Amino acid sequence: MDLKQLKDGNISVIEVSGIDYLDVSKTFDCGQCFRFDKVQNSSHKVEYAGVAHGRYVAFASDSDDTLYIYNSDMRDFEDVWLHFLCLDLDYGQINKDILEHSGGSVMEAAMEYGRGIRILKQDSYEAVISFIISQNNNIPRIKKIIEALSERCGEKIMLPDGMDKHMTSESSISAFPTLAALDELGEAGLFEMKTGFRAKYIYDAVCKLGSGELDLVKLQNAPTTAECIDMLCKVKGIGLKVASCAALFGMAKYDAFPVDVWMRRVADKYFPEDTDFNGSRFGKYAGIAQQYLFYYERYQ
DNA sequence: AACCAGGTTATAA
DNA sequence: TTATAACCTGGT
Repeated sequence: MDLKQLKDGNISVIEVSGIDYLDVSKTFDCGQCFRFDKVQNSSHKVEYAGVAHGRYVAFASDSDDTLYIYNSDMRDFEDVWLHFLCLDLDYGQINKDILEHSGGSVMEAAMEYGRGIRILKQDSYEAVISFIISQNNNIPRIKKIIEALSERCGEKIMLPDGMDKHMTSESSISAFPTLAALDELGEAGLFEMKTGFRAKYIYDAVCKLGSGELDLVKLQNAPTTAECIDMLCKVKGIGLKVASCAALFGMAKYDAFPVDVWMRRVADKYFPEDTDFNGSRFGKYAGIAQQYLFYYERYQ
């Protein structure tokens, strides 16, 4: 991995070369995150822009193994984006491990099709709230709700001059609301934001996080993913699927194995004999395996 | 006009 | 213990 700091007009850009297994389009379009949109860039690069960890950022990749991070300096890269994209993870090794557990199955084709997908490490708190919102809902509406919530009570993010060309249609950019902000908004306020029957679920999560009954540090440090998921399921409105998503996408629990309607179809189609289908057959990176299968079934 | 969307809960058998 | 309806909302 080789780093360079560049300038694009007034915008600071980090160029990362020598990364294997990173496809920005697949990574940001595979449904794991809700605050990034495809942006029309003046150059030929495909670019995804959005907010994560309180920062507005845009990612682009060439057809080769080079990644561009707009509105980032070296320090931001080391502190945030390196970990967000999990660039310190060896996906070659991970893929090998997955194949060893599932060679000869549909996994081989799914891995080839989804090559370059990376599981992001999103903010754990944001992931908990976001995946509660995701239940029995579709992606455009999930994004809309989270966007509206952020507009309503998230902290405004200042953009450097010239960053507007990396923006989507939104006129202003806000961070995901803090726990205090959602607490203040309350269940009624959450309902006003079109969260529907999920309002009371979100508010229960907010209360339990505020009281310490649900503890993000404990979740992150749980000895096993099963224990992490059990703790998450104490919240009303968090079941196995939502808990697994929060664990996988927000806490780097790579053996968490969310089974939604699409994965249910994968199970019925390719693994009908596996009545549990809890991911154990795919090894310690079952969550990443899940994302390959999901992407293969959903977006092929 | 029903039905569905990256589920979960409450209620009933 | 396992099955089925109801749930907010917005789009087809």
